[in-house]
Amino acid sequence: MSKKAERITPRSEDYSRWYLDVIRQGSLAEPAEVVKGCMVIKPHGYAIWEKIQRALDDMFKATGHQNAYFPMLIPESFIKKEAEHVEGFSPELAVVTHAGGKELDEPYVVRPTSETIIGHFFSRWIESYRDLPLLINQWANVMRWELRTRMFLRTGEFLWQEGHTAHSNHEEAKQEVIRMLNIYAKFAQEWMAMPVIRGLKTQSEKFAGALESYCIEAMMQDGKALQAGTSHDLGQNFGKAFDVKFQSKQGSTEYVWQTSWGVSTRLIGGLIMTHSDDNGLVLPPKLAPVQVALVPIFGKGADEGAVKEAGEKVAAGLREKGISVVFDTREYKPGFKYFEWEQKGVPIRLELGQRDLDKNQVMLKERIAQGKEPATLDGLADNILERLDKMQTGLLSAAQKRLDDNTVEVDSYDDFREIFSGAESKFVWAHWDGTMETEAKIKEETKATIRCIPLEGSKEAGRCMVTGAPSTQRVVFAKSY
RNA sequence: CGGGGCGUAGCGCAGUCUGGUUAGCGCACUUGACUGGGGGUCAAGGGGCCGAAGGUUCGAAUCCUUUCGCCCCGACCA
Repeated sequence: MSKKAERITPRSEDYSRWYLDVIRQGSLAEPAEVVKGCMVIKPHGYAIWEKIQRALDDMFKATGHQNAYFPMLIPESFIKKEAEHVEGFSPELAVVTHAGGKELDEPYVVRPTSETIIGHFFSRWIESYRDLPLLINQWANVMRWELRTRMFLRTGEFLWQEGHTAHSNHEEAKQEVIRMLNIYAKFAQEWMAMPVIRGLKTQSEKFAGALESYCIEAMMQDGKALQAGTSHDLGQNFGKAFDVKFQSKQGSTEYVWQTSWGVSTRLIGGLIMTHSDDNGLVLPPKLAPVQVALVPIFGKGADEGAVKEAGEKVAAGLREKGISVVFDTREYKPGFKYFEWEQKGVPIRLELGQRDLDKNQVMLKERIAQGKEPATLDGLADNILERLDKMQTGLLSAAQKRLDDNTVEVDSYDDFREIFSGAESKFVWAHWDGTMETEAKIKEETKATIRCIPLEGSKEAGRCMVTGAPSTQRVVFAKSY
């Protein structure tokens, strides 16, 4: 029995345990313990977040958004200004009541999201239609005192990006909502290799204070859904609550139309649960902080200096082509390093020893391939770039296949209940009558929720599987995280 | 808040039921030698307020009371 078998729990037995093991062994994060419900993101985990940040930030900038920063503490009265918002967030607020050695006149809440304080400043920044649209993004931490937390998926404090925009008319705001939703979907597919369903949240699942919330939903390896990103049409709700007005071309005074949209460190959880296997983390090359781990082999008959020198040269050659390489010269045995890099999800491992030097080659092992093979040093970088590219698309198609294989259309509620009777989950496309009562009944009886009213797929009409009332299109049900 | 686990070395745990040498094991760590192509071997070391506070006792990791915290499963949510 190998050590790895002792350490990693097969996902079939206990998915949750497997997930935590991958995080721990991949050295991504650990529970903060001393801070309830929070986690410490370790360097390797944070490096993945930085890759995500950079990619998204480029996309935001390319669509005309600017980064800004707003305070972490929000006057309690701000939160109370929008009725639905306060109702939705009150239960999970952390509140600062004392500072400077005395009780504060008005408590501050630690931001759970920044619509309110940004609304306050928008009202000062916006005066004319010429100031619109105002397209702002903030990279920040937020805090929500959740009842139950899970590493990366739901932590007391988490890192995210929240976009906040103001527009002169509803139509333009709606376009922004969909534009950003599409950017999220594109990022999920092209960078994370994680296919998603875009859709509209039901009224009971929407953001507190929004008119409508859109989302991208991804399927994890156990068939459960993960809400991976959201984009909200806030209408004039916050505009009215914070008096964000502008003078139109015609001279009238109007409230702005706002949007907000965000993705969080939850994406890392999604990444883990989408691709990883029983050997640990698997990262899509585009988001892997280390794309190539080069392991030198020093042994009997090896000229250590020559191997080191050759290794440096190989690493430099790859870096020149934009490949991120770690030349791992630490004083550990090669086998130890192999396992470590594998658990950290490094896409490609190279081994370089005297034998290889003699043959002008390295040994190459892909993270998800079986064996290893020799690769000549001539044109190595191009070889690797091609492989990384292939791995990226390979991961996406594997995830897409899993999504397709676990997606079904269902017309009878009996069949529906059967699917969700055990611990398993699938994406079930079924007709629903559009009422909150039916939605609640289904959730109560099966634990499955409406993930979204999908934008994709056919829009054929039908009859609700529960009540038989008419339905204009199928909606997506699943158990979720 | 309900249900279930658990706090003993950096990590993972045994010991607790049935109190009794100097509190133990694996991994990790340090030093040295041999090693080195899939988690090395041998030898020698370092590291503990047994979660906290009270109590019972000649004697407490162990029994009693109180308390703090963590993890997992539900209800709430990105």
